Amino acid sequence: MNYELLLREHSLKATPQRVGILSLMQTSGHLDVEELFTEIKKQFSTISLATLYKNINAMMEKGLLTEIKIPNQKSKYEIAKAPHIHLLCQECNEFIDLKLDIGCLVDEAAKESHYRLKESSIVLSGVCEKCQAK
Amino acid sequence: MNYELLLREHSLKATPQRVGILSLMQTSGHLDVEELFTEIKKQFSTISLATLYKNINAMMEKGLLTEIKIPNQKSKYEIAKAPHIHLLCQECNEFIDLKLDIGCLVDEAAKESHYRLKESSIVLSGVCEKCQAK
DNA sequence: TTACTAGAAGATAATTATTATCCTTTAAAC
DNA sequence: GTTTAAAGGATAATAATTATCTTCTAGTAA
Repeated sequence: MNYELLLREHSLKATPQRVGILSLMQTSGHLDVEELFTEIKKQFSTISLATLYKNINAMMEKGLLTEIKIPNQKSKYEIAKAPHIHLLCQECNEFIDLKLDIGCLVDEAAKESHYRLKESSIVLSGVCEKCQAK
Repeated sequence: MNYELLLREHSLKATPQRVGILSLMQTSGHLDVEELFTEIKKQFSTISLATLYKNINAMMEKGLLTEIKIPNQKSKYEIAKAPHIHLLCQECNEFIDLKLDIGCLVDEAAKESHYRLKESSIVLSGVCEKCQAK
């Protein structure tokens, strides 16, 4: 993935810090601010927390990153992608994406409410397979 | 609704402040901390913000209140009730409950992931009927 | 390539949100 | 009524986020 290009396409300067943040998000999937700061400091030891916040916000405004708000957890961030849902294991805190067609749910909700629906934020919580085995 | 009884049943002392918070939540539906503080001060002019926070947390621990985390908004609270989904109008900020059977979504997710699912947090955002008409 | 400029980085202060502490008061049980 | 654990209120402390300001650099165009 060419993050320099991606950033420029979204009218953001392609700084090394931003590229680092994006590639971290790509490999790690879901990180909160603190985790992201810990990781990014390994590449840019002098990076400021303010820079991290500013970049997260800038990239969210441009639609490159998405914030995921999770019950009883800190917000996590992910690279924006096609709509999907999230699963959280309440025991080991595993947090995964699940591609699932939510069209029927959204249609039903739109029909009942007469809302024109555009975005969805779905987090289901429970116990993952491994933790069930314990 | 007898909030004194409800509180005692959940091993919480039935203080006037708590009863006030619950009845406010009942009438208003969804409030954030700031809104709740503004409202509750009309009944208890000297109530401390710390008291409000402590009570919200105590009532959440006992399962009387639920926190709803919403993209791009402050968390709101509601009286705990049967699972349902939330709709947010991105224009007028209307925020409503919708009773909708999500069993099939949850079943599907459980089947795909092998999670044993227990909780759901679903917020759909878009434009309400009134704002569409504008 | 060099020079220019808007925007970004980094350091830090300021603000906001939330929690902890401590002392006083009160709900609930006897 | 008395007793006591728990709650209220005031405030301090902490955590999370944003604002400010100066220096630096990516991107642009001569």
